Amino acid sequence: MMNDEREPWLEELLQSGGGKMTAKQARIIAAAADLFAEKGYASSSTSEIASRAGVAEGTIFRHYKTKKDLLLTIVKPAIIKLLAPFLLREFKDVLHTRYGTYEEFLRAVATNRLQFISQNKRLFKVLLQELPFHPELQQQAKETLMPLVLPQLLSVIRKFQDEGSLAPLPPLTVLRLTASGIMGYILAHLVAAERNARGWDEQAELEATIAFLAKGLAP
Amino acid sequence: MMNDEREPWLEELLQSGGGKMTAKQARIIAAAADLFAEKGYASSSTSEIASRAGVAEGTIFRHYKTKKDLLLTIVKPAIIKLLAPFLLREFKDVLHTRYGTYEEFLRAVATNRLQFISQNKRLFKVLLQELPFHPELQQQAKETLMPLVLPQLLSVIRKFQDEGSLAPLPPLTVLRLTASGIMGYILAHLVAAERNARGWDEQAELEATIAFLAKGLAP
DNA sequence: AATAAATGTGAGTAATCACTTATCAGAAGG
DNA sequence: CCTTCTGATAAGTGATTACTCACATTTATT
Repeated sequence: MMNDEREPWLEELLQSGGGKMTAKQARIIAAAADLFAEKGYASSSTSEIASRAGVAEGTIFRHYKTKKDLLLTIVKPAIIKLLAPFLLREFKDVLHTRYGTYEEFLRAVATNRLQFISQNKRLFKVLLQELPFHPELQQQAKETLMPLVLPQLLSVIRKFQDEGSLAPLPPLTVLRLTASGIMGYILAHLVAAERNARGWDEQAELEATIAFLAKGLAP
Repeated sequence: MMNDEREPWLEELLQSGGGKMTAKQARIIAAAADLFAEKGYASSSTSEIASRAGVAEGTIFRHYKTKKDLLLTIVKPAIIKLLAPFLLREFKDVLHTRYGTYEEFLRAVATNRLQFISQNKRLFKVLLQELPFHPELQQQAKETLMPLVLPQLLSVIRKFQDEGSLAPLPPLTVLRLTASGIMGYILAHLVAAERNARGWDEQAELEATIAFLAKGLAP
Protein backbone atom coordinates (compact mmCIF):
# COMPACT_ATOMS: atom_id res chain seq x y z
CA MET A 1 0.00 0.00 0.00
CA MET A 2 1.59 3.24 -1.15
CA ASN A 3 0.83 6.21 1.02
CA ASP A 4 2.42 9.60 0.58
CA GLU A 5 0.05 11.81 2.51
CA ARG A 6 1.53 13.37 5.58
CA GLU A 7 -0.29 12.33 8.69
CA PRO A 8 -1.44 15.20 10.93
CA TRP A 9 1.06 14.43 13.66
CA LEU A 10 3.90 15.12 11.26
CA GLU A 11 2.51 18.49 10.26
CA GLU A 12 2.17 19.37 13.89
CA LEU A 13 5.65 18.13 14.68
CA LEU A 14 7.09 20.33 11.95
CA GLN A 15 5.50 23.47 13.32
CA SER A 16 6.00 22.67 16.98
CA GLY A 17 9.74 23.27 16.69
CA GLY A 18 9.14 26.88 15.81
CA GLY A 19 9.08 26.13 12.11
CA LYS A 20 12.85 25.72 12.08
CA MET A 21 12.88 22.37 10.37
CA THR A 22 14.35 21.64 6.97
CA ALA A 23 12.38 20.08 4.15
CA LYS A 24 14.81 17.18 4.13
CA GLN A 25 14.45 16.80 7.85
CA ALA A 26 10.72 16.35 7.40
CA ARG A 27 11.26 13.77 4.67
CA ILE A 28 13.64 11.88 6.94
CA ILE A 29 11.10 11.68 9.73
CA ALA A 30 8.34 10.68 7.36
CA ALA A 31 10.47 7.97 5.78
CA ALA A 32 11.60 6.69 9.15
CA ALA A 33 8.08 6.53 10.55
CA ASP A 34 7.00 4.75 7.42
CA LEU A 35 9.73 2.14 7.67
CA PHE A 36 9.40 1.68 11.42
CA ALA A 37 5.70 0.99 10.99
CA GLU A 38 6.37 -1.52 8.22
CA LYS A 39 9.35 -3.50 9.41
CA GLY A 40 9.93 -2.33 12.94
CA TYR A 41 12.67 -0.14 14.36
CA ALA A 42 15.32 -2.84 14.69
CA SER A 43 14.92 -4.09 11.12
CA SER A 44 15.00 -0.66 9.51
CA SER A 45 18.49 0.44 8.47
CA THR A 46 19.56 4.05 8.36
CA SER A 47 20.71 3.54 4.79
CA GLU A 48 17.22 2.49 3.74
CA ILE A 49 15.67 5.40 5.60
CA ALA A 50 18.03 7.76 3.79
CA SER A 51 17.34 6.33 0.36
CA ARG A 52 13.57 6.40 0.92
CA ALA A 53 13.82 10.00 2.04
CA GLY A 54 15.94 10.86 -0.99
CA VAL A 55 18.76 12.05 1.21
CA ALA A 56 22.38 11.12 1.88
CA GLU A 57 22.85 8.87 4.87
CA GLY A 58 25.06 11.43 6.58
CA THR A 59 22.23 13.94 6.55
CA ILE A 60 20.29 11.83 9.01
CA PHE A 61 23.05 12.07 11.57
CA ARG A 62 23.44 15.80 11.11
CA HIS A 63 19.99 16.23 12.65
CA TYR A 64 19.69 13.17 14.87
CA LYS A 65 22.64 11.98 16.86
CA THR A 66 21.67 8.33 16.76
CA LYS A 67 19.11 6.10 15.14
CA LYS A 68 17.32 5.82 18.46
CA ASP A 69 17.18 9.60 18.63
CA LEU A 70 15.18 9.47 15.44
CA LEU A 71 12.74 6.99 16.93
CA LEU A 72 12.25 9.05 20.07
CA THR A 73 11.67 12.20 18.04
CA ILE A 74 8.80 10.40 16.37
CA VAL A 75 7.29 8.46 19.23
CA LYS A 76 7.73 10.59 22.33
CA PRO A 77 5.32 13.31 21.22
CA ALA A 78 2.91 10.55 20.25
CA ILE A 79 2.48 9.54 23.85
CA ILE A 80 1.51 13.05 24.82
CA LYS A 81 -0.77 13.54 21.84
CA LEU A 82 -2.51 10.25 22.49
CA LEU A 83 -3.32 11.22 26.06
CA ALA A 84 -3.71 14.94 25.43
CA PRO A 85 -7.49 15.35 25.75
CA PHE A 86 -7.42 13.46 29.01
CA LEU A 87 -5.51 16.30 30.60
CA LEU A 88 -7.35 19.15 28.98
CA ARG A 89 -10.68 20.91 28.84
CA GLU A 90 -12.79 17.86 28.20
CA PHE A 91 -12.35 16.68 31.74
CA LYS A 92 -13.18 19.84 33.54
CA ASP A 93 -16.35 19.87 31.50
CA VAL A 94 -17.18 16.45 32.81
CA LEU A 95 -16.63 17.44 36.40
CA HIS A 96 -19.03 20.31 35.86
CA THR A 97 -21.67 17.79 34.75
CA ARG A 98 -21.54 18.57 31.11
CA TYR A 99 -22.02 14.89 30.36
CA GLY A 100 -25.05 13.52 32.18
CA THR A 101 -24.21 9.83 31.99
CA TYR A 102 -21.14 7.65 31.71
CA GLU A 103 -22.40 6.53 28.33
CA GLU A 104 -22.42 10.05 26.93
CA PHE A 105 -18.96 10.69 28.30
CA LEU A 106 -17.74 7.41 26.83
CA ARG A 107 -19.11 8.13 23.40
CA ALA A 108 -17.44 11.53 23.31
CA VAL A 109 -14.04 10.26 24.38
CA ALA A 110 -14.11 7.11 22.26
CA THR A 111 -15.11 9.00 19.13
CA ASN A 112 -12.47 11.61 19.73
CA ARG A 113 -9.62 9.15 20.31
CA LEU A 114 -10.68 6.92 17.44
CA GLN A 115 -10.53 9.87 15.12
CA PHE A 116 -7.05 10.81 16.29
CA ILE A 117 -5.76 7.28 15.90
CA SER A 118 -7.40 6.81 12.51
CA GLN A 119 -5.69 9.94 11.28
CA ASN A 120 -2.32 8.82 12.60
CA LYS A 121 -2.31 5.11 11.99
CA ARG A 122 1.37 4.75 11.25
CA LEU A 123 2.36 6.72 14.33
CA PHE A 124 0.10 4.60 16.49
CA LYS A 125 1.43 1.41 14.97
CA VAL A 126 5.03 2.37 15.67
CA LEU A 127 4.17 3.30 19.24
CA LEU A 128 2.39 0.03 19.88
CA GLN A 129 5.08 -2.09 18.23
CA GLU A 130 8.09 -0.46 19.87
CA LEU A 131 6.73 0.12 23.36
CA PRO A 132 7.70 -3.39 24.55
CA PHE A 133 11.34 -2.96 23.54
CA HIS A 134 12.25 0.51 24.77
CA PRO A 135 12.14 1.15 28.52
CA GLU A 136 12.53 4.89 27.98
CA LEU A 137 9.23 4.90 26.15
CA GLN A 138 7.55 2.86 28.84
CA GLN A 139 8.81 5.25 31.47
CA GLN A 140 7.72 8.28 29.47
CA ALA A 141 4.28 6.72 29.13
CA LYS A 142 4.10 5.97 32.82
CA GLU A 143 5.29 9.43 33.75
CA THR A 144 2.56 11.19 31.84
CA LEU A 145 -0.07 8.62 32.67
CA MET A 146 0.36 8.11 36.38
CA PRO A 147 0.38 11.65 37.74
CA LEU A 148 -1.54 13.50 35.04
CA VAL A 149 -4.26 11.50 33.38
CA LEU A 150 -4.92 8.64 35.77
CA PRO A 151 -6.11 10.83 38.68
CA GLN A 152 -8.40 12.73 36.36
CA LEU A 153 -9.90 9.57 34.94
CA LEU A 154 -10.41 8.11 38.39
CA SER A 155 -12.12 11.24 39.66
CA VAL A 156 -14.46 11.22 36.70
CA ILE A 157 -15.29 7.60 37.35
CA ARG A 158 -15.92 8.30 41.03
CA LYS A 159 -18.16 11.20 40.13
CA PHE A 160 -20.41 9.00 38.00
CA GLN A 161 -20.36 6.36 40.71
CA ASP A 162 -21.47 8.91 43.28
CA GLU A 163 -24.29 9.95 41.00
CA GLY A 164 -25.33 6.32 40.85
CA SER A 165 -24.92 5.94 37.09
CA LEU A 166 -21.95 3.62 37.30
CA ALA A 167 -21.33 0.30 39.04
CA PRO A 168 -19.58 0.60 42.42
CA LEU A 169 -16.57 -1.43 41.33
CA PRO A 170 -13.01 -0.34 42.16
CA PRO A 171 -12.34 2.65 39.88
CA LEU A 172 -9.21 1.02 38.48
CA THR A 173 -11.27 -1.99 37.48
CA VAL A 174 -13.82 0.22 35.78
CA LEU A 175 -10.99 1.92 33.95
CA ARG A 176 -9.46 -1.35 32.82
CA LEU A 177 -12.75 -2.74 31.54
CA THR A 178 -13.57 0.46 29.72
CA ALA A 179 -10.12 0.75 28.21
CA SER A 180 -10.05 -2.82 26.96
CA GLY A 181 -13.47 -2.40 25.36
CA ILE A 182 -12.42 0.75 23.54
CA MET A 183 -9.03 -0.69 22.63
CA GLY A 184 -10.66 -3.78 21.21
CA TYR A 185 -12.88 -1.60 19.05
CA ILE A 186 -9.99 0.52 17.85
CA LEU A 187 -7.85 -2.48 16.97
CA ALA A 188 -10.73 -4.12 15.11
CA HIS A 189 -11.28 -0.84 13.31
CA LEU A 190 -7.63 -0.65 12.25
CA VAL A 191 -7.47 -4.27 11.15
CA ALA A 192 -10.70 -3.88 9.20
CA ALA A 193 -9.33 -0.72 7.58
CA GLU A 194 -6.06 -2.37 6.59
CA ARG A 195 -7.75 -5.17 4.70
CA ASN A 196 -10.73 -2.96 3.86
CA ALA A 197 -13.11 -5.64 5.06
CA ARG A 198 -16.68 -5.22 3.94
CA GLY A 199 -18.36 -6.93 6.87
CA TRP A 200 -17.40 -4.07 9.16
CA ASP A 201 -20.13 -1.56 9.94
CA GLU A 202 -18.22 1.26 11.57
CA GLN A 203 -21.08 3.09 13.23
CA ALA A 204 -22.99 0.02 14.31
CA GLU A 205 -19.93 -1.49 15.94
CA LEU A 206 -19.16 1.70 17.81
CA GLU A 207 -22.72 1.89 19.10
CA ALA A 208 -22.66 -1.76 20.10
CA THR A 209 -19.41 -1.25 21.96
CA ILE A 210 -20.61 1.80 23.83
CA ALA A 211 -23.91 0.15 24.70
CA PHE A 212 -22.05 -2.96 25.82
CA LEU A 213 -19.78 -0.94 28.09
CA ALA A 214 -22.64 1.09 29.52
CA LYS A 215 -24.71 -2.00 30.21
CA GLY A 216 -21.83 -3.99 31.64
CA LEU A 217 -20.90 -1.15 33.97
CA ALA A 218 -24.42 -0.15 34.97
CA PRO A 219 -25.01 -0.07 38.73
CA MET B 1 14.59 -11.19 36.72
CA MET B 2 16.47 -14.47 36.30
CA ASN B 3 14.38 -17.39 35.25
CA ASP B 4 15.79 -20.79 34.46
CA GLU B 5 12.71 -22.96 34.77
CA ARG B 6 11.61 -24.53 31.55
CA GLU B 7 8.16 -23.45 30.58
CA PRO B 8 5.71 -26.28 29.81
CA TRP B 9 5.63 -25.55 26.10
CA LEU B 10 9.33 -26.29 25.87
CA GLU B 11 8.98 -29.64 27.61
CA GLU B 12 6.20 -30.52 25.24
CA LEU B 13 8.18 -29.37 22.24
CA LEU B 14 11.10 -31.58 23.24
CA GLN B 15 8.97 -34.68 23.40
CA SER B 16 6.81 -33.93 20.39
CA GLY B 17 9.75 -34.62 18.06
CA GLY B 18 9.86 -38.22 19.20
CA GLY B 19 12.45 -37.47 21.88
CA LYS B 20 15.16 -37.15 19.27
CA MET B 21 16.41 -33.79 20.43
CA THR B 22 19.86 -33.08 21.83
CA ALA B 23 20.37 -31.45 25.20
CA LYS B 24 22.17 -28.60 23.47
CA GLN B 25 19.33 -28.26 21.03
CA ALA B 26 16.96 -27.72 23.92
CA ARG B 27 19.26 -25.13 25.46
CA ILE B 28 19.41 -23.31 22.13
CA ILE B 29 15.64 -23.06 21.90
CA ALA B 30 15.32 -21.99 25.51
CA ALA B 31 18.00 -19.32 25.11
CA ALA B 32 16.47 -18.09 21.88
CA ALA B 33 12.98 -17.84 23.34
CA ASP B 34 14.43 -16.01 26.29
CA LEU B 35 16.24 -13.47 24.16
CA PHE B 36 13.40 -13.02 21.70
CA ALA B 37 11.07 -12.23 24.57
CA GLU B 38 13.52 -9.73 26.05
CA LYS B 39 14.85 -7.82 23.08
CA GLY B 40 12.79 -9.01 20.16
CA TYR B 41 13.72 -11.27 17.29
CA ALA B 42 15.42 -8.62 15.15
CA SER B 43 17.65 -7.39 17.96
CA SER B 44 18.78 -10.82 19.09
CA SER B 45 21.97 -12.02 17.41
CA THR B 46 22.75 -15.65 16.81
CA SER B 47 26.07 -15.16 18.56
CA GLU B 48 24.34 -14.00 21.74
CA ILE B 49 21.88 -16.88 21.55
CA ALA B 50 24.80 -19.27 21.25
CA SER B 51 26.72 -17.82 24.16
CA ARG B 52 23.64 -17.78 26.40
CA ALA B 53 22.99 -21.39 25.49
CA GLY B 54 26.61 -22.28 26.22
CA VAL B 55 27.08 -23.53 22.68
CA ALA B 56 29.21 -22.67 19.68
CA GLU B 57 27.49 -20.46 17.15
CA GLY B 58 27.84 -23.07 14.43
CA THR B 59 25.83 -25.53 16.48
CA ILE B 60 22.73 -23.40 16.00
CA PHE B 61 22.94 -23.73 12.25
CA ARG B 62 23.51 -27.46 12.40
CA HIS B 63 19.97 -27.83 13.72
CA TYR B 64 18.21 -24.80 12.26
CA LYS B 65 18.91 -23.69 8.73
CA THR B 66 18.34 -20.00 9.41
CA LYS B 67 17.67 -17.69 12.32
CA LYS B 68 14.09 -17.37 11.20
CA ASP B 69 13.79 -21.13 11.23
CA LEU B 70 14.61 -20.95 14.92
CA LEU B 71 11.86 -18.41 15.50
CA LEU B 72 9.28 -20.44 13.64
CA THR B 73 10.21 -23.59 15.55
CA ILE B 74 9.35 -21.71 18.72
CA VAL B 75 6.31 -19.71 17.68
CA LYS B 76 4.43 -21.83 15.18
CA PRO B 77 3.40 -24.50 17.69
CA ALA B 78 2.42 -21.68 20.04
CA ILE B 79 -0.39 -20.62 17.74
CA ILE B 80 -1.84 -24.12 17.76
CA LYS B 81 -1.39 -24.56 21.49
CA LEU B 82 -3.03 -21.24 22.21
CA LEU B 83 -6.12 -22.14 20.22
CA ALA B 84 -6.05 -25.86 20.95
CA PRO B 85 -8.94 -26.18 23.41
CA PHE B 86 -11.17 -24.25 21.07
CA LEU B 87 -11.05 -27.10 18.61
CA LEU B 88 -11.29 -29.93 21.11
CA ARG B 89 -13.66 -31.63 23.48
CA GLU B 90 -14.63 -28.54 25.39
CA PHE B 91 -16.71 -27.30 22.55
CA LYS B 92 -18.68 -30.39 21.86
CA ASP B 93 -19.56 -30.37 25.52
CA VAL B 94 -20.91 -26.88 25.14
CA LEU B 95 -23.09 -27.83 22.21
CA HIS B 96 -24.55 -30.61 24.33
CA THR B 97 -25.56 -28.04 26.93
CA ARG B 98 -22.94 -28.87 29.44
CA TYR B 99 -22.64 -25.20 30.30
CA GLY B 100 -26.03 -23.69 31.09
CA THR B 101 -25.18 -20.05 30.60
CA TYR B 102 -22.75 -17.99 28.63
CA GLU B 103 -21.24 -16.86 31.91
CA GLU B 104 -20.36 -20.40 32.99
CA PHE B 105 -18.88 -21.12 29.60
CA LEU B 106 -16.90 -17.90 29.73
CA ARG B 107 -15.48 -18.60 33.15
CA ALA B 108 -14.32 -22.05 32.09
CA VAL B 109 -12.63 -20.88 28.92
CA ALA B 110 -11.10 -17.75 30.43
CA THR B 111 -9.67 -19.63 33.40
CA ASN B 112 -8.28 -22.31 31.16
CA ARG B 113 -6.56 -19.94 28.71
CA LEU B 114 -5.28 -17.70 31.47
CA GLN B 115 -3.61 -20.66 33.09
CA PHE B 116 -1.97 -21.69 29.84
CA ILE B 117 -0.70 -18.19 29.18
CA SER B 118 0.53 -17.71 32.74
CA GLN B 119 2.54 -20.90 32.47
CA ASN B 120 4.04 -19.85 29.15
CA LYS B 121 4.56 -16.14 29.53
CA ARG B 122 7.73 -15.89 27.47
CA LEU B 123 6.24 -17.87 24.62
CA PHE B 124 3.14 -15.68 24.62
CA LYS B 125 5.22 -12.52 24.73
CA VAL B 126 7.29 -13.59 21.73
CA LEU B 127 4.16 -14.48 19.79
CA LEU B 128 2.51 -11.15 20.54
CA GLN B 129 5.63 -9.11 19.79
CA GLU B 130 6.60 -10.82 16.54
CA LEU B 131 3.18 -11.32 15.01
CA PRO B 132 3.13 -7.84 13.44
CA PHE B 133 6.43 -8.36 11.62
CA HIS B 134 6.14 -11.84 10.15
CA PRO B 135 3.42 -12.43 7.56
CA GLU B 136 3.98 -16.20 7.70
CA LEU B 137 2.92 -16.13 11.34
CA GLN B 138 -0.13 -14.03 10.56
CA GLN B 139 -1.12 -16.42 7.83
CA GLN B 140 -0.57 -19.44 10.05
CA ALA B 141 -2.75 -17.80 12.69
CA LYS B 142 -5.45 -17.00 10.18
CA GLU B 143 -5.34 -20.48 8.70
CA THR B 144 -6.01 -22.19 12.00
CA LEU B 145 -8.40 -19.54 13.24
CA MET B 146 -10.66 -18.99 10.28
CA PRO B 147 -11.70 -22.49 9.32
CA LEU B 148 -11.24 -24.32 12.60
CA VAL B 149 -11.97 -22.27 15.68
CA LEU B 150 -14.03 -19.35 14.39
CA PRO B 151 -16.96 -21.46 13.18
CA GLN B 152 -17.03 -23.34 16.45
CA LEU B 153 -17.03 -20.14 18.48
CA LEU B 154 -19.76 -18.63 16.35
CA SER B 155 -21.95 -21.70 16.67
CA VAL B 156 -21.57 -21.66 20.43
CA ILE B 157 -22.53 -18.00 20.50
CA ARG B 158 -25.56 -18.65 18.32
CA LYS B 159 -26.61 -21.49 20.55
CA PHE B 160 -26.66 -19.27 23.64
CA GLN B 161 -28.46 -16.61 21.65
CA ASP B 162 -31.13 -19.10 20.61
CA GLU B 163 -31.56 -20.10 24.22
CA GLY B 164 -32.12 -16.43 25.04
CA SER B 165 -29.19 -16.12 27.44
CA LEU B 166 -27.15 -13.87 25.16
CA ALA B 167 -27.84 -10.55 23.46
CA PRO B 168 -28.97 -10.88 19.83
CA LEU B 169 -26.01 -8.93 18.47
CA PRO B 170 -24.09 -10.10 15.42
CA PRO B 171 -22.07 -13.12 16.59
CA LEU B 172 -18.83 -11.58 15.38
CA THR B 173 -19.52 -8.54 17.53
CA VAL B 174 -20.21 -10.70 20.55
CA LEU B 175 -16.94 -12.49 19.89
CA ARG B 176 -14.99 -9.25 19.58
CA LEU B 177 -16.42 -7.80 22.79
CA THR B 178 -15.79 -11.00 24.69
CA ALA B 179 -12.28 -11.37 23.36
CA SER B 180 -11.28 -7.81 24.15
CA GLY B 181 -12.59 -8.17 27.70
CA ILE B 182 -10.63 -11.35 28.29
CA MET B 183 -7.54 -10.01 26.54
CA GLY B 184 -7.65 -6.90 28.67
CA TYR B 185 -7.76 -9.05 31.77
CA ILE B 186 -4.90 -11.25 30.61
CA LEU B 187 -2.70 -8.30 29.71
CA ALA B 188 -3.40 -6.63 33.04
CA HIS B 189 -2.60 -9.92 34.73
CA LEU B 190 0.73 -10.19 32.92
CA VAL B 191 1.70 -6.60 33.57
CA ALA B 192 0.75 -6.94 37.22
CA ALA B 193 2.78 -10.14 37.45
CA GLU B 194 5.82 -8.59 35.83
CA ARG B 195 6.03 -5.77 38.34
CA ASN B 196 4.43 -7.89 41.08
CA ALA B 197 1.98 -5.14 41.85
CA ARG B 198 0.20 -5.52 45.15
CA GLY B 199 -2.99 -3.69 44.24
CA TRP B 200 -4.00 -6.56 41.96
CA ASP B 201 -6.54 -9.00 43.35
CA GLU B 202 -6.38 -11.85 40.86
CA GLN B 203 -9.61 -13.61 41.71
CA ALA B 204 -11.68 -10.48 42.26
CA GLU B 205 -10.59 -9.03 38.93
CA LEU B 206 -11.43 -12.21 37.09
CA GLU B 207 -14.87 -12.32 38.67
CA ALA B 208 -15.45 -8.65 37.89
CA THR B 209 -14.45 -9.23 34.28
CA ILE B 210 -16.70 -12.25 33.84
CA ALA B 211 -19.62 -10.50 35.50
CA PHE B 212 -19.02 -7.43 33.37
CA LEU B 213 -19.03 -9.47 30.19
CA ALA B 214 -22.13 -11.41 31.19
CA LYS B 215 -24.01 -8.26 32.11
CA GLY B 216 -22.91 -6.34 29.07
CA LEU B 217 -23.94 -9.18 26.79
CA ALA B 218 -27.17 -10.08 28.53
CA PRO B 219 -30.22 -10.13 26.26
C1' DA C 1 29.90 41.61 -1.19
C1' DA C 2 32.25 39.26 2.28
C1' DT C 3 32.17 36.26 6.01
C1' DA C 4 30.33 33.07 8.91
C1' DA C 5 27.33 29.55 10.02
C1' DA C 6 24.26 25.99 8.96
C1' DT C 7 23.00 22.21 6.00
C1' DG C 8 24.08 18.49 3.04
C1' DT C 9 27.16 14.97 1.05
C1' DG C 10 29.57 10.53 -0.04
C1' DA C 11 33.36 7.99 0.87
C1' DG C 12 35.03 5.85 4.55
C1' DT C 13 35.29 3.03 9.46
C1' DA C 14 35.34 -0.60 12.75
C1' DA C 15 32.10 -3.62 14.46
C1' DT C 16 28.74 -6.88 14.00
C1' DC C 17 25.63 -9.62 11.29
C1' DA C 18 23.83 -14.37 9.63
C1' DC C 19 25.85 -18.08 7.84
C1' DT C 20 29.73 -21.56 5.92
C1' DT C 21 33.27 -24.78 6.10
C1' DA C 22 37.05 -27.66 7.45
C1' DT C 23 38.00 -30.27 11.18
C1' DC C 24 37.47 -32.84 15.43
C1' DA C 25 35.51 -36.19 18.80
C1' DG C 26 33.07 -40.10 19.84
C1' DA C 27 29.67 -43.71 19.21
C1' DA C 28 27.83 -47.47 16.19
C1' DG C 29 28.39 -51.18 13.25
C1' DG C 30 30.83 -54.48 10.74
C1' DC D 1 40.70 -51.97 13.61
C1' DC D 2 38.56 -49.45 10.24
C1' DT D 3 34.84 -46.94 8.35
C1' DT D 4 30.90 -44.13 8.78
C1' DC D 5 27.95 -41.14 10.73
C1' DT D 6 26.30 -37.42 13.68
C1' DG D 7 26.95 -33.64 17.02
C1' DA D 8 29.76 -30.02 17.89
C1' DT D 9 33.20 -26.61 17.22
C1' DA D 10 36.30 -22.49 15.97
C1' DA D 11 37.80 -19.87 12.55
C1' DG D 12 36.51 -17.79 8.98
C1' DT D 13 33.12 -15.48 4.87
C1' DG D 14 31.28 -11.34 2.54
C1' DA D 15 27.68 -8.34 3.49
C1' DT D 16 25.60 -4.95 6.24
C1' DT D 17 25.40 -2.13 10.31
C1' DA D 18 25.30 2.58 12.71
C1' DC D 19 28.03 6.24 12.61
C1' DT D 20 32.16 9.73 11.33
C1' DC D 21 34.57 13.13 8.82
C1' DA D 22 36.56 16.11 5.51
C1' DC D 23 34.65 18.71 2.23
C1' DA D 24 30.94 21.08 -0.77
C1' DT D 25 26.90 23.91 -1.00
C1' DT D 26 23.42 26.78 0.59
C1' DT D 27 21.67 30.25 3.79
C1' DA D 28 22.17 33.97 7.14
C1' DT D 29 24.61 37.93 9.06
C1' DT D 30 27.30 41.87 8.82
